[in-house]
Amino acid sequence: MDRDRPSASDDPWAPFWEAVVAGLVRAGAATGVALDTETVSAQLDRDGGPEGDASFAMHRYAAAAHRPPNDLAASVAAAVPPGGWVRGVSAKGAYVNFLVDPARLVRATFDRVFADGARYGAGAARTELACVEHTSANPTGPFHIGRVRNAIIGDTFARALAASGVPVRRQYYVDDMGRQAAMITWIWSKPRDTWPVPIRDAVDGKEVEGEKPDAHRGRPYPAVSAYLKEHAEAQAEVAAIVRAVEEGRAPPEHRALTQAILDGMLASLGRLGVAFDEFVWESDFLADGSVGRVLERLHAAPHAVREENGAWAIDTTSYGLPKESTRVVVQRADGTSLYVTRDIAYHLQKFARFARVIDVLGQDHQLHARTLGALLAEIGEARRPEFLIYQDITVPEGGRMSTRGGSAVWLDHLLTEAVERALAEVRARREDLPPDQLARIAEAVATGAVRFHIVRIAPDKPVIFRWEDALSFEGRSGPFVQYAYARASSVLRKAEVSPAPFPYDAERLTDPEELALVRLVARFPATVQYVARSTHVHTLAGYAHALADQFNRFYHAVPVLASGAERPSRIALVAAVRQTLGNALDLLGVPRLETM
RNA sequence: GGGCGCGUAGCCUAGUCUGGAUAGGGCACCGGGUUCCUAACCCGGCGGUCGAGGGUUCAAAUCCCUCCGCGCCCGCCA
Repeated sequence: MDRDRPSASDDPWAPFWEAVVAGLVRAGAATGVALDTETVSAQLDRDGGPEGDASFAMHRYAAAAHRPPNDLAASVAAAVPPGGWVRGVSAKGAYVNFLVDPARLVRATFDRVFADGARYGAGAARTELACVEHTSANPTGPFHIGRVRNAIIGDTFARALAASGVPVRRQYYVDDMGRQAAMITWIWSKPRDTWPVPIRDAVDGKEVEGEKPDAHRGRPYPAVSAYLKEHAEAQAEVAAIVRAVEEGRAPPEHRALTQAILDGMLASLGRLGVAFDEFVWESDFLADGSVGRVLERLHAAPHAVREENGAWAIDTTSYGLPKESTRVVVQRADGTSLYVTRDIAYHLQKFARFARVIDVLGQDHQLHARTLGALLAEIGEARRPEFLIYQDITVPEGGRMSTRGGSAVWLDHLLTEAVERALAEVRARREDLPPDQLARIAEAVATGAVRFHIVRIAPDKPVIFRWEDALSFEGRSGPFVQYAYARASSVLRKAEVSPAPFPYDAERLTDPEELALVRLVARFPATVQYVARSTHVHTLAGYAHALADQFNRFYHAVPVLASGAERPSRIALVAAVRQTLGNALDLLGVPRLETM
């Protein structure tokens, strides 16, 4: 457990925790209570509260000691002499509370922050590569915000994992093998004047000059989908394209069309700071023969069954999958492969390259994830991917976003609205700024608000999309954090001091608001490590808000530039907060703003 | 029907893994704050049977059981 926390050199709090644990163990020996380092370390409450920075509950030791817990707490507290990192020890009820020595924490924190700068919070660099695959939306049209939750959670997690010290590759799995992609190729490979009338009607007059390729190429999709339901001959043409892709003789325009739509989608994600290191095309696993090799291993698997019509399936009864889905078909009667089969090939490739493999998936893929695990076991593969599962974004009327049902909220639309509102806000506040700077700030506020709004909720929780919530720039929001950062930046500009390291006198920082701020700044490295190992990316948003919130309180309560002997130390504090806030914003993918 | 997830004030949410001291925030609402470093802010107030019931425990939002409500999945689709 302790190894999950940053080492002493990274975590400013570490020497305090060690001192408290050691103190408790010694006090246990002196008072006849069996306290060993491991259990004390596990049971110590490090969250901090009104009574101290650490607390230890004595109830569970009362019975063995034949003494009331409050008594026990009092004698244990009395047996821990304050000193060094431990400024004070007290008993309250059945709890032993410990206070940190503020000056030591200030020095440990500031020295770390100023030495590490943009790397403050980052863990020791490791060598084992990790792969985070996320988004991987079908390249058939623009993103709606349901899909964007995957991108934001995945990208934030990848950033946090990288900061924790693990080198990360971010992958997008491009599905160019489905019916959906084939439908796009089918319609666009025809001359426009030969399009079926219902499809042409659905598109005509709706296209705008210079529109993004995902919107342009994806526009006929719903109409095509509807048309195919009633036209068998068209269906056959689409099926022929699917088969051609499977057999490695895809129409020449197929990949180019898919790529064009993907480029449009990625441009929107780029505005949110989401980017990828690698794109993996599904059809490549057929072309390079790896799907064929997977099929050979599946045919020889312990629970392989050959259907009467020639299809191959795996009986997964023994893997504890839900009833009625115990027979997984891995190869069709006509010999072609299925999504899950290709996914095995993809994961074998990942295992060959990466020490850790993390897949970010919507809850609708939960069963697929378990099936994949069972099939990997069937072919004798010991490794498994880790899954970061998130719940869907739904609409207030109920249900998931649907393109055809008209309930989808498009990312590009949301961003347009957000920028418009942000521009109005910033214009009202900053008449002094030139238009291009206003626009730049509005873009940062808008994208920051959208990203924060989605990442702030635990991935496990379903989210109901509401415009007024998504476009809020107040309270627990991205702009709130950006604003605190801009404020800190402004103070430092006016202080006209040279860059880090900033001179300070730890003894000069005594105000409760100042010390609360220091405590939070010191908490950042542990927070980064926690997010990297738990995948709870929303914790990062909570941390950033808490730090910004405390900075605002400090800002209102304590003068910085107009102070006397404390001035240099307070400037150093502001600089430390600005650095930490900035690093947290970077991990969240929320743009930093020096002014707003 | 089975599997997975969720249920915390009018609304949104943290805390649940690893049980611990008056359950933290935000929005909305009410009352204050700008001769002073950015008011996208701050201070105060209002608001909670932590879905229901039972169990374990010195102690339960947290662990166990039963039930209720909501969402998703259960294709030779992806």
